[in-house]
Amino acid sequence: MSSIQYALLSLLAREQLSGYDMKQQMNGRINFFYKINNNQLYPTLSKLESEGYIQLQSHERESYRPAKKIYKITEKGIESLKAWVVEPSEPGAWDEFLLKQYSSWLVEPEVMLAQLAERRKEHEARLGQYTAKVALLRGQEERITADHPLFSSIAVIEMGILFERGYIEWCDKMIGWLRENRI
Amino acid sequence: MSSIQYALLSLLAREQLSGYDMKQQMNGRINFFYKINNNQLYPTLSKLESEGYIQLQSHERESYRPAKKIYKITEKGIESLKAWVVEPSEPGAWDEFLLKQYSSWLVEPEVMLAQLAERRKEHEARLGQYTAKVALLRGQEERITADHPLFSSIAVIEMGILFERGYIEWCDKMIGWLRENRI
DNA sequence: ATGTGCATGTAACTCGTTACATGATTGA
DNA sequence: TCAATCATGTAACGAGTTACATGCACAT
Repeated sequence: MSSIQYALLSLLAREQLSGYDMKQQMNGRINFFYKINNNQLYPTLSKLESEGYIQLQSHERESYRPAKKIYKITEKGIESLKAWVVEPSEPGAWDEFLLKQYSSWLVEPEVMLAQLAERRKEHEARLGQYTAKVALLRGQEERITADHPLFSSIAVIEMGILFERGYIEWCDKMIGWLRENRI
Repeated sequence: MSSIQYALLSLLAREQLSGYDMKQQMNGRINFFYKINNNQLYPTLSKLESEGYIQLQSHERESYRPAKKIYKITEKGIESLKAWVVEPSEPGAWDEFLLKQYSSWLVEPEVMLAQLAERRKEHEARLGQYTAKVALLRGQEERITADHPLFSSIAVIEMGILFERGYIEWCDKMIGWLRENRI
């Protein structure tokens, strides 16, 4: 199963929406980070409905337009979303991780805390690897100018380092918020 | 054109390699961040060769194994890589951006500096939007507990904020390195 | 007249993934 | 003996993108 279905469920877990509404929310940045197109959207909605994860709530026909089909998440839908949120996504699957966080309010805080601790450890490890790698590369030449391949190699890893630091910082913040039960 | 071809060119711009070597470098994390599989690799190499971006350097047959085909980048290949590096990638195309940075050593520092200044501005703007969005969401409820959808909405955007800050910090570092012509 | 928004959906395509195939060598 | 490594490559599938189709309302 790909993430798109869960992206849709994560929206419906918050409010009832039509396919069109979901697309608006997703493609209008800031609100959401996952993009979707019609060809994934409508077949996926049909599939989710036929499998009982969502159900048609109303069918508002406004004279001229195609009837607006408002969907609602089912109990089964919520359960499958919760199960997906807690199963670990593999390293590098950034979008998927964010998407899971977006539905983390459905999951018990203790479970999320355990997850976060593990994630934090992983990223701490990666940070260590990157730092070591940079040290290694820097040691190869005494002066590395901008036209040298090593310049770019190091620059890219330095980005990775900043990225990992941000990730770890976020884990710490999140752990604090969960402990205090407020954000 | 997809990024894979450029990923291969970016490796060959540094050293001569066989398809197998490229795959090793790419899939062995830390060294590289882009993954590739055989079905993309070998046809892409053939295509790059037939179009004159790379050329076969040697064909070492080690008795029993299939002959190891070592490729070399051509002048045309380097030129197309350089052109690709300086054309702006769209926001959110994170992998592509990193990949371009990986070949930035081929490009004149002044051009890179101009690029970086623009990128920095974009991310500064995004940071502002996220900050505003968080303030807006926080204002909606006086106390937001961990089981409330807003908890997750805010947490996700807070991640975006840390991410953008990291990006801006990296731009500043990079600008400094380019100005001093050393890293 | 022309374009944009609402609201559904389909067709055709490209991109990427998983799995398979060959075949000798080396290490457990 | 069984799996892993080296080194090339293909087949079949699934995911994702771009473009199209309908059709009325409303603003420029």
